[in-house]
Amino acid sequence: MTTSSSGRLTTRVRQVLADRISRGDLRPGDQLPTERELSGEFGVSRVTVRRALASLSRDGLVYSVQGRGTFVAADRLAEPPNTLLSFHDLVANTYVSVAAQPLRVHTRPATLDEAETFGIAPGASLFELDRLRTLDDLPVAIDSTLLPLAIDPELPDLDWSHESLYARLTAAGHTPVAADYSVEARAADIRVARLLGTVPGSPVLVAESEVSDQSGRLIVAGLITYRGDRYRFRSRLTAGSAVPMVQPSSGRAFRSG
Amino acid sequence: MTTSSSGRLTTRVRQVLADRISRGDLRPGDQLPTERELSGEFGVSRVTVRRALASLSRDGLVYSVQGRGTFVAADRLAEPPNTLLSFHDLVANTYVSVAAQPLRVHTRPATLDEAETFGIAPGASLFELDRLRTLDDLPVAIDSTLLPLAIDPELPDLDWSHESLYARLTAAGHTPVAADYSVEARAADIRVARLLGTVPGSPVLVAESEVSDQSGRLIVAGLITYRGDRYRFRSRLTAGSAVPMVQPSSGRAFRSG
DNA sequence: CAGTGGTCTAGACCACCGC
DNA sequence: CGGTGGTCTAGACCACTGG
Repeated sequence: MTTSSSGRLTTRVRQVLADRISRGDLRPGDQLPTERELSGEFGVSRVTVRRALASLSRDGLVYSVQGRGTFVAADRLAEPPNTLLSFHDLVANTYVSVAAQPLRVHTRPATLDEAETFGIAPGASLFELDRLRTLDDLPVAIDSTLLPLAIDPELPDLDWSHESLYARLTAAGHTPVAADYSVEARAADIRVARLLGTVPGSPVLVAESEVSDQSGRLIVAGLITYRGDRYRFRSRLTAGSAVPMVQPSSGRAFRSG
Repeated sequence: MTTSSSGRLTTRVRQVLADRISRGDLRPGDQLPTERELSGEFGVSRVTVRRALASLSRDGLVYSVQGRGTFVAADRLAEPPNTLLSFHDLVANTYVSVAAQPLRVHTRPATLDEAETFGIAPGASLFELDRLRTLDDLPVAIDSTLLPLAIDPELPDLDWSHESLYARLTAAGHTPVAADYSVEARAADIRVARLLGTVPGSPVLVAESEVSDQSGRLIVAGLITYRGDRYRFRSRLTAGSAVPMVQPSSGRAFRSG
């Protein structure tokens, strides 16, 4: 996996420093002890200290300047980065009631394009799931999801008003680790307007996602249509880490409806 | 030791491996040589090899499994990650003509909220820049930007039909490194519709951004209104890297118009 | 069991900063 | 100049995988 943070000593050093920052012992702009000092204080090697600092730097809590030192960043950078969350996790702590009303739950054979996209045989079974998402009983989004049935053959038999797709995927050994997301503004058509409780022509946010597991395999394609006045998409962009690879990237958009 | 001018060793190793992948010597699913083999092949320590592999892993070109080995990821994960680009850079290679028509270029004192947001004194000068963005002479977006004049006092004197704001910021020692982005769907009002050449009520994508430099200081706040049918926002989400910090994050939205 | 990646150490030299 | 972070080394042990 990535270098993120596992490993006891590095994690511990990171934790202690993060605590000092969040408790205010270290304030934005303050200089941290030098790497060699921290090395002595924690009784670990300098390499370990550097791993902890690198982790904090990636998350924007600190930044280093060669020849000067390491400093606490302004808290603006300390907000959570881009995170891939299920719809449920995204809103679970914010709203009183999160519910899903299944609109369509069925299985059908994959088209040629879909087979190529998912890396499965043409005609292999795809599971298709459409749900109406509500928060506090207000309709917020229409969630349409498509994935190979082989990933978890029991999917069609579950109660989709309560089941979490991401939890099922993880349990099946396919942990969602990355998603390519695109959003655009459209006008609601009659069906969408009726489901979302608004009028045709009103603005909706259409988000298309392609979710991959750790091996890079595409496991879920989704199309979510949000009521424009009830959802806002947030993201954190970072300056490119100088990736000198040029990739054709084979643009494919197999679900434009 | 090192043959001819050595770039960093880690970079060199990364580069060679990335080349093998992009040239097809190593294909998705293939196992890379072990870290110890690579260490010998390149004549560098295993730690250095691991840094190179970690870098490739962060960019999604490879992934490692403890006890098994390191493998080339499916190319889906090899697409460019979330990147912070100026509008100009974003589209420069795609369209024939990229142009900006200044709508408003002026300086005004900061309100109390704005002063707090930017970390400047109330009443300090803010530079405000509104531009109409066109691609191949078609209006695509209205770009409204706000930043402290102190960052570059020459800003008001420049020719904003050709000048690049990001380039100026970088030259002034404030490199944009991260941005918090939010997008939502709205209906165009009369002014927006007229500028974008559409009708009132048609869907537009409104993107709010807050850009920070390396020290975490907020340097630019932007509000871009795109024609819904001429823009799509793309992002790449990744599974949370376990950031155990909880931050109040003082939600402030000082420009909701 | 042997082989893999994951973590860690103690020490070295380099590049850069500010005095 | 002395002190900082940036890079690198050679070797060690651990945790996990697979036959």
